[in-house]
Amino acid sequence: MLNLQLDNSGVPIYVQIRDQLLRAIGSRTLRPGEQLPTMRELAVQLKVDLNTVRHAYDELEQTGAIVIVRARGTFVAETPPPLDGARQTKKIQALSQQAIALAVSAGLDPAEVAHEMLQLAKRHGAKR
Amino acid sequence: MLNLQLDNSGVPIYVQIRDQLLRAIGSRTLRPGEQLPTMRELAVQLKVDLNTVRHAYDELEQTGAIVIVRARGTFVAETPPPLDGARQTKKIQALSQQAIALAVSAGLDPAEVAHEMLQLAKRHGAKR
DNA sequence: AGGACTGTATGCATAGTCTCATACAGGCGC
DNA sequence: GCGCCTGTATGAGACTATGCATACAGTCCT
Repeated sequence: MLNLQLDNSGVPIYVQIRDQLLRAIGSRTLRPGEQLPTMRELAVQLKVDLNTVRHAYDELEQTGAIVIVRARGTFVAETPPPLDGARQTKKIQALSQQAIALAVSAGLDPAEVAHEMLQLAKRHGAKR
Repeated sequence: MLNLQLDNSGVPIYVQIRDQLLRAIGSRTLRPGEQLPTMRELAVQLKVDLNTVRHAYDELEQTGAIVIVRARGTFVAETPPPLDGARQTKKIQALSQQAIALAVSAGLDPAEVAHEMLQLAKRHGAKR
């Protein structure tokens, strides 16, 4: 079951949903033809309004990433637009720098934070 | 001269400014004590309202990343003094979890982000 | 003192986001 | 047909983001 995460970073909810689904599709966690969660399902799961989810799905359809079929559901498009790996590494670097800035401004050693993250990440991964 | 880039991805402008500055600080493109562009400067450069830049700067100050001095300018915060043991580990854990949440919500592998952080952290140490 | 620069603060208008509530409409299986 | 699932649609209300204009206030330099 697709596990999306929302935060209150100031980024609109529908943008977070849209971008996370895009990545799930790009990384083939969601495969072409596969059915996405129902708008209502996702709305309930994320404790968010149905229209907000719809907004995200609408934009995904406009870019051709998914296909929305009335009364049947939504599905990953057969030929989804590619998401390149270069962008992925860029994101990783960007997020790392952001985390380091947070650590430094909190008076912490970034390396220690990174180590702690690795520990937590292991447990995180072990659950699957 | 700091070169920020805005897009119309749906992410609020002030969030884009805030996060890009945070990354510039994290990557030491902006160094502790260094002056940031004037709010007006940045507003003109980005063709954006003064209040929008202010919004970004305000949030950066609240998190302690920068210091705003009335009538003088804004500066990257000096690294605050490290805290004592117990409190520090707690902070580290909290920040780690936050960073992991950010990574996951960005569709990234937390372990990869942690590794990247270690690399960057090494370079930081080398500069001192 | 005066000018030029800084951040701080308003008010107004417009557009976007989000929630809540309530419906309508099409497909599928019994 | 009927019920249940799907997406589609609308309107009200609250809140936020943004731009534009205009000011105020503190600091620094000459």
